[in-house]
Amino acid sequence: MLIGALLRVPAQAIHRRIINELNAAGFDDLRVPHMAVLQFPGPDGVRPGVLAERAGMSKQAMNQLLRSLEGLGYIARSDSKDDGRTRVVRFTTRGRQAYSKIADILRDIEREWTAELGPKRFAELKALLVRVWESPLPW
Amino acid sequence: MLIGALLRVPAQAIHRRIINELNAAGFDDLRVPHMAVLQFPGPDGVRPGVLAERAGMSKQAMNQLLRSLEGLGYIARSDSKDDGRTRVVRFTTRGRQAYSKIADILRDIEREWTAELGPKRFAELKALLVRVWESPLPW
DNA sequence: TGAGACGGTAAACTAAATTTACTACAATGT
DNA sequence: ACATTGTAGTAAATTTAGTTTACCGTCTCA
Repeated sequence: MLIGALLRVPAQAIHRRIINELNAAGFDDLRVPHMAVLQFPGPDGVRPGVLAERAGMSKQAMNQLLRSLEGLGYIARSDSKDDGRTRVVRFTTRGRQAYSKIADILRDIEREWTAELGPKRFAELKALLVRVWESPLPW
Repeated sequence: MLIGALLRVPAQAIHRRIINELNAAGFDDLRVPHMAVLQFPGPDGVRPGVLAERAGMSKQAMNQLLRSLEGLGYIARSDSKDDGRTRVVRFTTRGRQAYSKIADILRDIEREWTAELGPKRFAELKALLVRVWESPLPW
């Protein structure tokens, strides 16, 4: 089994579960593409262009998502003070609630994995993934 | 750092790298959506409906991808012998080459991660991910 | 042997992305 | 000071990708 599938399959499963539980928790106007915005570390205080780069999509595509999320009342785009070109994305209360719900779901998942692997092995798994994260590998 | 991002970010990076290197290696007519078909464990000998379920998409969407890949010469769809309803996807030579190239790229990535983490820790990481894979967790 | 289920396919529609093009502002250089 | 170049964001038009709806042929089993 190669590392690609080993990472992809659980990552996808987590992604779907987040969307489902978010919808079930009353945030039922959030769709799959919106997740590109809500992904860690979240859009609060960040400029649209940076969000686009993080999500690996064009600024225009990100802008459509932001407009949609703004219309749904999850975020607001405000002008920046010091630089007239830039704007900053801010969570509304509802947006913050949704983001916080995602963290809840992820903590549930972590609890389940801990129960399955045992606390020590789960900690080890996370530690290794953090090492990869912090390494200078090409990504 | 929660498990969602720790899995998602490297998985996405690997995905992009596979597409880029595949394109650079001469398979430049393969696009992002085609990857849903080429994902482990590959489509060879598998029915369209099963591939759709694996990829988490409708049978119709999968069918469009298969038609596209058939037009590009990567796969063929042949009638099944025993069941007149079913068809089976088969790699062409070119398809097998592409699939094998993906495995090459993944092995390169594994080598890099091994160099970064050390062979022991990389083996440990994979072993833990396999444990998650084989566990009865809801995914 | 006929009703219903299954597997696959296609057309039409919807959703979501990119391409192209533009505006506003900032930074730089002369 | 002002023209030039670059940056950030946005929007319209287009392309791409996916779902919904509908259908046909084949299998199963009562």
